[in-house]
Amino acid sequence: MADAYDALQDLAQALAHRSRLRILEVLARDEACVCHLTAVLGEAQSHVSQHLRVLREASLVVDRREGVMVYYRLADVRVAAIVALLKDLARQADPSLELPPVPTAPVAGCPCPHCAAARDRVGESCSQ
Amino acid sequence: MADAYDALQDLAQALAHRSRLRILEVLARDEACVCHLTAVLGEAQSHVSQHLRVLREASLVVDRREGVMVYYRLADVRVAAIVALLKDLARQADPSLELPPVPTAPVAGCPCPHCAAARDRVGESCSQ
DNA sequence: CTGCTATATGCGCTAGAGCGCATATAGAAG
DNA sequence: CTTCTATATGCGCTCTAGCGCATATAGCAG
Repeated sequence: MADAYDALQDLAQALAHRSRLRILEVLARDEACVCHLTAVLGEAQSHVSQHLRVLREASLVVDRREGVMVYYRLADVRVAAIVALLKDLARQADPSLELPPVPTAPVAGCPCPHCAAARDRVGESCSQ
Repeated sequence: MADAYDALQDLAQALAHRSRLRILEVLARDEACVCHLTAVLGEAQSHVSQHLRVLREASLVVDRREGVMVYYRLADVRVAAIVALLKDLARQADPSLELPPVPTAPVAGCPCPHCAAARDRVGESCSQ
């Protein structure tokens, strides 16, 4: 029963959640730490961690520890390709849907270096 | 709440089922009728119909009626591309997984013209 | 050591997806 | 009309994924 189609299904199921799709979209631009993703999604930290676990166990993302913070990035460029294709299809089905607003940076309340640096550049004006 | 990410999620969720992935894999080769898909998957006809409804409502496949039979095909080449990328990722995660056995044709017990023609060619020796 | 922060995990609850099974519709044929 | 076949739909049951919330772990600072 645990054949190759189960592996396929596991991959697809890992993709099949709004928050995880958003996470992958953010990671498609650049790696990010959990606190950054939490701030971008505006969800509970435990949920973000849970979603990241699902993505990690599906080998869609990989993590890298740096001090206290854990940075996640896509495990493969094909993951970004899949998300991009899905966005294509969604946009084609309903062109009125505006997708791209992926906050590049910074995010309010995120203490990670990425955001701090971005905040300095923009001068404390945080998106969201 | 019903923003663009919900559309993305709907697409991904439609993909996130073993049987639906197999259906898409079969349709990536050529269009097929419900009876053909039912025979290939070896599942209850009502389930196949149900899965096709999910795929249809997600605009991943389109149907075409021809007499009593209904033929389904992929709505877009990108659907096949997504499935192919997923297969790539799965194979990379575990190279021992053998994926491709998509029965080209014929399938025992399927009365559709495709299978009948294929059966004639091979001489009644049905796969499965 | 203590405390503080970033991240991960455990657990009960609930909504939804699939399944099994029965039944309905649609088209062809007699 | 009736009948047969291909496909679709309805319904109850169950099982799992996410959620909300509490708590545990890990690394740094003092």
